[in-house]
Amino acid sequence: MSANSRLTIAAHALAWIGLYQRQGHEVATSEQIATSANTNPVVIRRLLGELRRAGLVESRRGAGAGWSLARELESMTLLDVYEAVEPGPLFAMHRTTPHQECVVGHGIQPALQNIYENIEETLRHELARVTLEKVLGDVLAAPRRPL
Amino acid sequence: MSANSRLTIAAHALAWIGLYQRQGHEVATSEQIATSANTNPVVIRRLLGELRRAGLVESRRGAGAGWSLARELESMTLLDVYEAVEPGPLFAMHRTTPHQECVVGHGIQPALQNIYENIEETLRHELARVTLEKVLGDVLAAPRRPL
DNA sequence: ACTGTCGTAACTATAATCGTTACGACAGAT
DNA sequence: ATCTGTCGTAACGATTATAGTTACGACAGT
Repeated sequence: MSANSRLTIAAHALAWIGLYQRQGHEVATSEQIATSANTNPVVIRRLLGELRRAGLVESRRGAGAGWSLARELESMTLLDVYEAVEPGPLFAMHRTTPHQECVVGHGIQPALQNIYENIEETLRHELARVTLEKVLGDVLAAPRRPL
Repeated sequence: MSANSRLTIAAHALAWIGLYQRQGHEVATSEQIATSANTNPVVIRRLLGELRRAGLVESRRGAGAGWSLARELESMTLLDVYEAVEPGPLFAMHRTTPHQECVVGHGIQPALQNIYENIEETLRHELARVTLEKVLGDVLAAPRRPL
């Protein structure tokens, strides 16, 4: 699949900010998060920008600038993140219009559209069941390497 | 999303072959299917090749060559097709390993892996509920254009 | 004014998918 | 035995999405 890691990186960033704030800090910088995720700060800023538009995080500019959560991790789900960072539908239709004079070419798109919508709805439901609070909890529950 | 249309085209091809066989024909050619799907015959042959490896269709070579169903449409589900034509996981991990000295960087992958597996399992379950027989039925049920 | 960070544009790199051309392999028909 | 139509598959280019990188102005607190 066109496996993209946008959801993964976005969840990583949110968990990082959440934990950092619990440790008493006000804001997290894109550079700190990028170091943890092993990527470029601009990639983080771009993704967090989309999360900001969705109302999940806030940003502060100027000196002492950075990112903070706009809501509790409890109230955020993977569905919120998914909708914020994944634009298109899960499955695409034909890139070109099928042959409308053919019975199958004519009926295939409405048929699949309907089926795909139901499947996506189930996917959304599953994503909505996972809060970012749970993600952070699972992260912290991961076994630590032995010394 | 990296919306790809492989599942759509594969379902289109199977529905087309199924209907064609019900009309009394032995085999369907990649060119006929490509005309209906408005794409290139090689694209169809490539996809059907993957469906053949999955045991969903058979191909005949030589004169009078073409494709036929290996099983009834009743016994095929979108999950069979999905597994045949979609290689990777639904959501990808980081492209580079996150910073293991960071608590979040260390725990994020096992946490998400587990969560993603559950979600994919639900998706598979939904895909398995839709037979290709139902797809063809929905296709034929699509409203015809008025004359 | 100085500083650190955001916000964003611009460009390149990488990869997946798709479209296209080409050609050998195959098997039935003549 | 040759002819014919189609598969099987390699090779290449086009398109698109994502990611990485550089650069620089905007901003706000010190």
